[in-house]
Amino acid sequence: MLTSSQRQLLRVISESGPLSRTVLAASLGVSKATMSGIARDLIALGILHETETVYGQGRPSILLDLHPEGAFFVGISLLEDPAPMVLSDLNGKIIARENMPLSRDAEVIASGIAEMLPKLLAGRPDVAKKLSGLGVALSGFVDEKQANCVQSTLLGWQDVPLAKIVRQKTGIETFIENDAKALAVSEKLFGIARDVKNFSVVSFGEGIGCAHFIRGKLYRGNHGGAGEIAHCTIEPNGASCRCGKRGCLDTVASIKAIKEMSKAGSLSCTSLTELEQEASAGNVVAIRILHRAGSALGLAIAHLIQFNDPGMILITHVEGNFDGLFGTVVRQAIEANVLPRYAGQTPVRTQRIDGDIWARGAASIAAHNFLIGPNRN
Amino acid sequence: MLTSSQRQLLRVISESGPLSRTVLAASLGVSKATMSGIARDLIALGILHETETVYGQGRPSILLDLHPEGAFFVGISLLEDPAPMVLSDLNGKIIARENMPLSRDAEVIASGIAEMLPKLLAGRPDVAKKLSGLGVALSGFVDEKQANCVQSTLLGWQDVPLAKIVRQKTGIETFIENDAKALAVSEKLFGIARDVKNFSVVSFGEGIGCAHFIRGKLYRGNHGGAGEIAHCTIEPNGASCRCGKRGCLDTVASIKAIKEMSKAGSLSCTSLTELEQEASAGNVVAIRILHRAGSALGLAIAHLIQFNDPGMILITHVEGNFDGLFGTVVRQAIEANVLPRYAGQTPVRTQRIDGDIWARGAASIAAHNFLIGPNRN
DNA sequence: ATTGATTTGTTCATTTTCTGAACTTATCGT
DNA sequence: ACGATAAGTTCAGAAAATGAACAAATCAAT
Repeated sequence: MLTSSQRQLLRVISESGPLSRTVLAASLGVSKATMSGIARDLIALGILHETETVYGQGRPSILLDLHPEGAFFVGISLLEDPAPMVLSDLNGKIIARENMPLSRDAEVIASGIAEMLPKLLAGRPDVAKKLSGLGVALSGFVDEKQANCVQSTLLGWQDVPLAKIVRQKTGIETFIENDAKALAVSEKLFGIARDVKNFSVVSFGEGIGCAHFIRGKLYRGNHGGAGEIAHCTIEPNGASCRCGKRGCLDTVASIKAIKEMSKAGSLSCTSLTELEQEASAGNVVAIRILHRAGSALGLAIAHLIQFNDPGMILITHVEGNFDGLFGTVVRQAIEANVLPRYAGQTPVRTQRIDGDIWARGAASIAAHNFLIGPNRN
Repeated sequence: MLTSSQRQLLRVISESGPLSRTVLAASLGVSKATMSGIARDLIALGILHETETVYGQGRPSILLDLHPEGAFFVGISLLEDPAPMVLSDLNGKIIARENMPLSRDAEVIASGIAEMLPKLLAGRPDVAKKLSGLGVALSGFVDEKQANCVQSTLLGWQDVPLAKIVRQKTGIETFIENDAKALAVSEKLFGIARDVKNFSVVSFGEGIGCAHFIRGKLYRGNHGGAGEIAHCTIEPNGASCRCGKRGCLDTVASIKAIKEMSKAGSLSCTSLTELEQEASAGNVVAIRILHRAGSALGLAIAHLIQFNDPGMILITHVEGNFDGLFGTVVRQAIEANVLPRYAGQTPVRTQRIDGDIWARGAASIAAHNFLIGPNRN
């Protein structure tokens, strides 16, 4: 267990990259003497190490950074079958991967993970020793202790204490998290959002997910439901949604919805990329579908910006790129629906991701608990 | 200046009400010995005092609470002319009030405040000695130091360092804040939201304001614009708004908009109350206007709930009550547009407020800075 | 090359803060 | 009246942070 000043230090380095002891001391508001001690301890623990030496006037400063091999984490994504399972270092680099058959039974999943572990760690005895946590990403609601799945439609779960079950079978400290929230944490720890205090991730895929970071911390909401933009009403009196309402964003802008609309429009497209191709070839139906979906997603994101004024929006997508008609419409709809005074003030970035990224997100939940500590609301 | 443990203690008491030293020790995670010392210091400072004695098995416990007369604050609301100016104690009780003529010149405002101060404090030499801060609430954007008004349409300001100007003229530590955000802080410190960690205040009046508390702290957003729901697009391609967009919530659901719609509908109503009366008498136009406005506001609040999953929504209103057609429609629209799973899970409270409440909100900003410290993001 | 200026990082005695354990105080239940 | 129980205080000692002096490593100017 790390002390609170150690965690503070790790947090600053994780946000700002390598820093010298003197800068860190100023940044944490402690004396150089104290800083010296904290750094010594963390270096002894193998979590921190000295990297570059920076020359200037006076004695050169030695930058301290996370030691990539200071700790390792395992992450599993239960979003697809087979479930990707990765081994990640403290920099979020994936150093090994495996596939695990998915199940809807928590016990079976836990056993599967336990069986797969040796494979993942094969030939890396040093890594096994430093394995410091395991994370699981899933679609659904997770409690604030990141231990229990409160509800998951996809897995058919209700109050499943998955973390405990996995920990029993594997002996490794385990945390679970909602997929979009895990993705946000990994972008904060390892990705593009490292130095952004307030941002939201919107994951655009079969479904639409979203998660917020506020004041440098994941914000889960009062019932763990913060970020559920998929079911905000975007087309009043629109199509009915599986959630029971009508006109949810999910019924218009998810890839699932787009595919369904294509089918209903008698298009033969089976993917967004194909639909984009049809649209650029001038197919009016395809254009209309992409326009409708893009406007809806853009409007929802504009609301997000108006409501929360984040420092960045990160849109992740699984398919194609975000430069086609759909992406353009999304961007336009965002700009058109935020206060003109604010237009362009909130960077909107896009990032293509694959299945392993979800597993890395899961691993980052474990890494976060190791480095920064539990995410107390 | 208070220490961080002292502030922590004050925060807990402000959230949970009077508590015994033993409970506080557990709550702050310090030993009874440490707690004893912190309490002694704060009592000596006159900020804390012993109140009720609670009898149970063993030695009775003595509850500690904020000493109402431990510190006093002045608050001014620049939302109306004349500007209400109040003197508040540590419990948020208004113990004196005055009116001040409003101006658009910051220097004139500051001079006006300085002139009014003696009147407000007349015959209370003890209070004057314990005057610990001054707050100003205004419509517009305020920087995160709560010192400068970045922009205010109402006052015609751009980058006005109001806090500094007022401090120079009065000699009192001064903070400024956006109206809705000030209101949220006062509800957190003194009002109905004391023990709620995450909540949003929606102020329904001539305009519509909103502010979020997240993890027990005011969340200002990356540009101080968090909570700007007034300009979220609620009726795509709706009426054009003074902000430059179309169909903003402000163009449909603010009292200003409602009055304008009444006028356009040839109704003679000059207030929401009158419109409600017309509606209950069966006037179709009145009913339609209230329905449209209520649905819009309800939908926006539903979005808020979906996006941020707050523990409470507090709607404040200036006129009439919230039990008429308008309020009913708002509530229905909220319920109809949140995930059915969540419906009814987020308490929606309403509260009627008057002009002095805005001034008390302003005072609470000063109180917050005194008790809890600056609102670091 | 030498010297002085400059800045980083360490050391250590000292101060500050926090704690555990014993103790006092005040009540309840029998 | 007396033991049980729990709150709050006291105080010596532990733990954590600090200031000041110092050592180390460089640059810049001579």
